Amino acid sequence: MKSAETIFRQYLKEKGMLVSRQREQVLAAFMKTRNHPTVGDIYNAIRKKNLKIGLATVYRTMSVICDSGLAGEVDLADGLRRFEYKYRHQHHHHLVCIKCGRVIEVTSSRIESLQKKLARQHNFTPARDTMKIFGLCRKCRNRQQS
Amino acid sequence: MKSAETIFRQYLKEKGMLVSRQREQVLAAFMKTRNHPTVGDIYNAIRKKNLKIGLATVYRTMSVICDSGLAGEVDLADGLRRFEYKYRHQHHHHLVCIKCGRVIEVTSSRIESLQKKLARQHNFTPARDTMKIFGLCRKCRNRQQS
DNA sequence: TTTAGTGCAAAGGCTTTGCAGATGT
DNA sequence: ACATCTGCAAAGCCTTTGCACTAAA
Repeated sequence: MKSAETIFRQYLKEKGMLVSRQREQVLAAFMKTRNHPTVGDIYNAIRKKNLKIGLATVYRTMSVICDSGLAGEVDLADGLRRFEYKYRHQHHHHLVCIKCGRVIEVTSSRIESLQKKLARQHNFTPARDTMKIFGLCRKCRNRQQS
Repeated sequence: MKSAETIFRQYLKEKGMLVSRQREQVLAAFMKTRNHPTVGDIYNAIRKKNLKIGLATVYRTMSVICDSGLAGEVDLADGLRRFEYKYRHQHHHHLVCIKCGRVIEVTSSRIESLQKKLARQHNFTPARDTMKIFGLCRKCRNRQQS
């Protein structure tokens, strides 16, 4: 199976876009990041390695990576542009800890089918959906009790 | 049953806050607005009536109305602060048309209970949740076919 | 009167854009 | 070589804040 890097290069070629050092670094940094990085997270990760890059480039490149299908935007209700890995990654929902920010990914085919049913009942053609539960993760709940 | 206006006035009194012309106008405008207005929507609605108000006041007042429990913030994934009526209004989810912006509110107790179950399975204590399905409403789907 | 609220404009925070210089092919 | 990309700084947007003035109670 093709690596994300290969897919990305192919995508760039197809679109007549160049494979630049920066684009490869942004993809690499994004793939190494746990959870749901912001543009700033990725920018800082690259900078920490003393690699020179501009913030605008990271913004632009993340858009390209999203267009390529390797990443998708996630909204964690903090007003920041966040991303998640999408390649070979099944559709899922998020449990977001409002204390520590930890995000747990969950899947539920039963919820999926109920969503489809709801849409059908309202003559609505679904394209994408998002479900998030905000609350406290186990660690933060325990910490709060003590 | 108490009107929202009464609730709001009581809330202000309780908190030692004043009942100003602006606060009453913002509440009135918010309650008259269909769907999920932004601060700008409410500001414009008031301005159209030739009532003088500052944008900052609308921002501040909507925060107060949210604190009072009469309104809640909704995130429709467009980066704007949007609100919805919460008083005597049951928990629901949204079908958002990506063409015309129309929002259909739906409820599903089955989804609610699946959400609770998911949280329990992950040792997560839920506080609030949101589910949105983005797609095309009936009108926009038909319009697109023609 | 006295304390809280308002309006304006300035400041903030994140994101996008314009453009000259740098770079991939 | 030549078109695309990058970096910087400026501009854009929405939202929040500081402060002198105004208005509730």
